[in-house]
Amino acid sequence: MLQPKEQLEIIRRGVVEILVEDELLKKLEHSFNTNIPLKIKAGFDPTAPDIHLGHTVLLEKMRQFQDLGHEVILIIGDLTGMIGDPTGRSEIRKPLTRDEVLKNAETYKEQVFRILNPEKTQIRFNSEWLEKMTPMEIIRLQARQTVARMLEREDFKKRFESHNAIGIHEFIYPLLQGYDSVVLKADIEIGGTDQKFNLLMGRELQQEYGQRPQALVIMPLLEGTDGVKKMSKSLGNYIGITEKPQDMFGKIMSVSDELMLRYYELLSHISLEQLNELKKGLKENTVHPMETKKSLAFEIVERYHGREAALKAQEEFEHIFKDRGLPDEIPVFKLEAAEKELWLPKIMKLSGIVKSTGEAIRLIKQGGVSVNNEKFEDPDKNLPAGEYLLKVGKRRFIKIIPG
RNA sequence: GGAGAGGUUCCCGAGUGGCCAAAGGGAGCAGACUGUAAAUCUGCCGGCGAAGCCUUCGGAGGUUCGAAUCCUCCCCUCUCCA
Repeated sequence: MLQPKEQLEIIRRGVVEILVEDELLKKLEHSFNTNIPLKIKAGFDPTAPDIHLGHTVLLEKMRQFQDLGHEVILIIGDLTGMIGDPTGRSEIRKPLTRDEVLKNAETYKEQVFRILNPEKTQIRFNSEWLEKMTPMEIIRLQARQTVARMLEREDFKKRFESHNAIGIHEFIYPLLQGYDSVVLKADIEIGGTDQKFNLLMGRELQQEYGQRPQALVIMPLLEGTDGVKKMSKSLGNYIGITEKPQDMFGKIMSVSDELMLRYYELLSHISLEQLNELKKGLKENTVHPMETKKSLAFEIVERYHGREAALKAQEEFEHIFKDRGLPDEIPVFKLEAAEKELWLPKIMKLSGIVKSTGEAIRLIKQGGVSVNNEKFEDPDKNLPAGEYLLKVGKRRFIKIIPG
């Protein structure tokens, strides 16, 4: 086991904030002296079992803890998930069935263990203890915090001031999440900056219940592919770790140069020194941004799909964008009705490559559609029945064959 | 319980009887530019084989030749008072 101070160095990398660092060091020292691993807690929402690169920022940090000899407890917030971390939508979500929860959990495991070490990971559902709480216990828990304290939370404060609805149950969310820490006697909780309030609640509640408060390791939120908003599935700016290698590669390549550096910082395994060199090289124009981005895309695709797939993805990317070629696999659409004339917008809609004929017409008029590598510009012109290769925009391809 | 404000297209937000498929912004998509991009510029941005028709402005009815706009009831949110 590494010396506590060396451990701290590793832990510090990439974090936004550690609360409270002295306490964390003490915990590390205690663990070092007694040979008892620390319990690292992190929570995940049960409704979105598709892990994307944003989640992996946390997971990679957890992995570091595991490598340092500590133990990770992954909480699947199946009960808190019914509330939903307050973000303005104030409905109570439908409870997931037992089966759904278990199914999601399986998916989680499968994905999470691409990063975490299964032997040092516990997966727990918080319904396990939260469901057993009696009304009285819940009331007592609530009595430990005040409305004023709750309104300190950024999200609540904003909504309160701008006269938007705040459901009372939303106040319960941070309390329950904090209570998880009490039940588990967590030593450390890892979370994103958006979780700071909730994580602090865990500290406060642990103290209330006479425990040593957890230290907090707060990680930055990874920006999504748009470079502004945090990566999330609902915003559609995410890169999922189970996405096809080609898609993953393409998405990473389409990120801005600025964001690329951010991704390097938070996702790449290259050392800090290497990273600084990269930055310097980019500034002095001795390093090509596109090549740098390719390396990043390669590293990440390789991590989740292996070296071979990464090589292939890169090849295909270069082929499509540099040589303006075609991908290896083009989806095929079989036409059901064997008509003599084909109206392209209709076909495009039927094949699902666009949502409506209106959209297709628009794209054609704008010069965004090509048939057999030739620009197709008249939406009213029909094609004789036959086999065609359609290209829509830069990266959408489909092959039409008569059925 | 009382008084008032408000719910508009993916999001924010204008619109108070026809000129409204609804300003403006954002997101998105396409084109140009490039180093894959980003930024910028341009165009598009409910659906329909379409100069016409159909479905949209919290919900249900009604007034009117005509309703996002007026009336009635209902649902939801916010503010103040109790």
